[in-house]
Amino acid sequence: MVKLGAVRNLHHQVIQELGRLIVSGELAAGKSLPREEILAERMNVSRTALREAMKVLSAKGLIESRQKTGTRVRDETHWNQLDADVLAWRCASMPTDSFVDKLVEMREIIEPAAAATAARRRSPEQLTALEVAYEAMASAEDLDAWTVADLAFHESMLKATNNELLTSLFSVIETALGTYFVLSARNSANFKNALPQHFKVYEAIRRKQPEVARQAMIKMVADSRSNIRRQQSGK
Amino acid sequence: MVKLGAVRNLHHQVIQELGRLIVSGELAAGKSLPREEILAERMNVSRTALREAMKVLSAKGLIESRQKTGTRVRDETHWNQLDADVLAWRCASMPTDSFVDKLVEMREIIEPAAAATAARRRSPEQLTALEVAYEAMASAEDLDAWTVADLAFHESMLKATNNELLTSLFSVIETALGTYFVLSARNSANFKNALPQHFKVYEAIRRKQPEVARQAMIKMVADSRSNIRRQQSGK
DNA sequence: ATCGGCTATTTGTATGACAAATTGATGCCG
DNA sequence: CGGCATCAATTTGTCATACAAATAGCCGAT
Repeated sequence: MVKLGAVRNLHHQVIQELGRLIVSGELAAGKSLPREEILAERMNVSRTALREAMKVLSAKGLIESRQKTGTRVRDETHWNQLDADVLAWRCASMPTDSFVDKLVEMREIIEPAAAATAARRRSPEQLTALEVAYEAMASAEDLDAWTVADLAFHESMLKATNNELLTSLFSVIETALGTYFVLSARNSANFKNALPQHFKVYEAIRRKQPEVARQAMIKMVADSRSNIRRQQSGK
Repeated sequence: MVKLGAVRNLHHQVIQELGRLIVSGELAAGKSLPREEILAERMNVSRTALREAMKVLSAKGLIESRQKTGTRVRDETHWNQLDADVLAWRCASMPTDSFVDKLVEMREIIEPAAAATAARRRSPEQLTALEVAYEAMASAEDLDAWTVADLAFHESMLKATNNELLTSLFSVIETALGTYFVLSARNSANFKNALPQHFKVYEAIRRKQPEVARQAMIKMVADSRSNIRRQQSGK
């Protein structure tokens, strides 16, 4: 089966394929994988390429290899849940409601705090980046352009905190927004509904008003949560 | 925590060695690594083992390989800053004050929210785990025992949120506490100073009082921040 | 029944060969 | 002289094979 988008190289393909299988639960936790020679043959790659992929999956906490025993799928508690790939794999199949809730919960914790911190510490350049993203949202003419600009806005905000640990959480925010774009009922008429809220956040960060920024962001996430809820119950 | 000194296997060693070199800055960003054949020889491993290690470092965002061009160290903004290994490597050399500040900032954002969420959603079993950890802290007779129990307390709290994304942030909390243990001036007389604060958090989670738990945790982290500050300025 | 060593199995490592990509040079042509 | 296509050299990507190291489980001795 050919993946969408460019196929970088073989071991990357293997990573994606095995990763998806494991995270989706098709390869249950605790279960042993076939031994490398067999698995390699079954996937039509050399043992070398397979192993390079397995080392990466191992680093993500998905599997565990030991001599003589073989390779087993590890329990979910050991997965690097914040890894961008793992998040993507969890969303590959239609994400469960409970996972969406957890993503929103992460936004509720991270983004208001990030907005406040950004308001305190943003540099002029970082403010400009935020402004550019906002303008792109304002002038977006279709849903795709909006989506790209929206992601850029939230990433710029995280970067403006000047805390790279916080910035690395963008993978979570990105995934959360991604599922939101899929789930929320939006069309050409209303996809810009959230624009005023973004302006308030931007404005508070511009004026260096941490608490205003926090409150504005709390409201933005709360609204997006209620939108999702409406969608979930209606489904 | 990874066994200190224990050599699991070759590629693991290579991962650690190269990872440390890159994160510490000894291998500057943008710089090209020697080509695989040379680098493998220089590290006394086969190209196979080296490549398995490089795939992992690549997955952590530290390096990037392309045919003909070779392998280059990526910019810090691309690193998986939340990866346990990357965090450990950043602390391997004496962590800078600014990094310690960022770690504390992460605690300030994550832990109060986690305490509140845990108070809302903890199961009886999760509460028991928290209680066990607290009792271990209370009965700790030396600094080592306290350290282990303290980590267990914070991990149990994160698990009690029933949000695995939040739980995965334990790698950050663990690193933050680790640097705190190193930095703060504690000895056999005062290492239990924080016990009452932990009790308040535990008690609030037991009674399912989210806001009380949040406030207690805010205070705990604030105190630990001021302890660190005192240490930093005195140094 | 317990202990200790043996063996079979599986991952770990090494080596050598070739494929694929792509940069930079080379040389042709306008 | 400049622009373009072509080609060669270099580096990572992939494959195949062989052997080393670890160890779970068996087997035999006590």
